[in-house]
Amino acid sequence: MSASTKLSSSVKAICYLAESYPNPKTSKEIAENIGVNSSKLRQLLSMLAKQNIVVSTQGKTGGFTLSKDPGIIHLQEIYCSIEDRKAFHLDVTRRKEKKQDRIHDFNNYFLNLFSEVQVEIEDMMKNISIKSIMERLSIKSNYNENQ
Amino acid sequence: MSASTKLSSSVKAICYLAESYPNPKTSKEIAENIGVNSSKLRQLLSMLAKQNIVVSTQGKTGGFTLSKDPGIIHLQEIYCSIEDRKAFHLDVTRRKEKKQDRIHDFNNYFLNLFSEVQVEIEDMMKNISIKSIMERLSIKSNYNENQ
DNA sequence: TAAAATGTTACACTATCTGTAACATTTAAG
DNA sequence: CTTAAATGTTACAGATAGTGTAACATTTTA
Repeated sequence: MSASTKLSSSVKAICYLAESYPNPKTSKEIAENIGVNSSKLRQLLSMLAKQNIVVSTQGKTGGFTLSKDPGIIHLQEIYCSIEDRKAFHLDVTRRKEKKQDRIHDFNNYFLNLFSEVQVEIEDMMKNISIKSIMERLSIKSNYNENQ
Repeated sequence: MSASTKLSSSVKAICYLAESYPNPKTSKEIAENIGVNSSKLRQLLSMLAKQNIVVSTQGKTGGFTLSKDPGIIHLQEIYCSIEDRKAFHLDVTRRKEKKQDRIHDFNNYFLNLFSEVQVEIEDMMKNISIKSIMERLSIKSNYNENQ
């Protein structure tokens, strides 16, 4: 699953849970509503549960419920929950030897550049809340009214 | 070829041409110097030639030469030369009907978001010149001294 | 104890990426 | 004018990654 697909699927699911709060919804219900496979969706929701964005309950009457105010859930938080990159722990060990491998210097340069880009993207995502997305798409949240 | 690989290979080649200016270099020479396949490199250089960043001459004594000041060549310019995306001509045709396809609204939202991210990345790249990269990596340019 | 949910793994299918080769075209030198 | 050597372009097999689905263990309520 590509990062963008994971992110958009997660957001769709979270918005659906905010809308149907406080009723728990099964992965099957959510999957049908947002048009993705329920098994893949469970993988995402499982990770979101570990970061306390949603709560999952197993068993016969189980399902998923939103456990955080849509106003304070941001895209970057979701992204980090579902994407297991090493959070910019890039290999930037300075090599003292200045030998003939310019190619290595280039690669280091681009690794640094791409990590800066990554930081920039995450900064953008920090400024986008689930609430703002729901307002933009005219989806009513039932979270605040019911907590 | 991924976008990042194409970009870094192009930059390596251009730096090499700036360093060895005004001598034309064959794709084989450049490829060996920067560690990529000469055929793939010709594809990149061919596109850079169409944007007048390098000049290619065919024939027995042919090769590639830099044709633009490293100080005014920016990463975004290179990126656009080798990446044939439609430059943000995304399908943002506003649909008047507001029918039940919320999924479509979500997808439109993310298309817009990702294109904003793309713009942000390109803005970063506009601020990085080949000259600055060469200085950072201690590679001496022979372009200005010889034009 | 059984039913129904999550949690996790596996897998075939597809698509994309990667490296390489092949060959047509162009052009300068002999 | 012929040949050698370069670019320009296309094609392709192998490797890698993405996609959709299924299967099954685990958990928990009725």
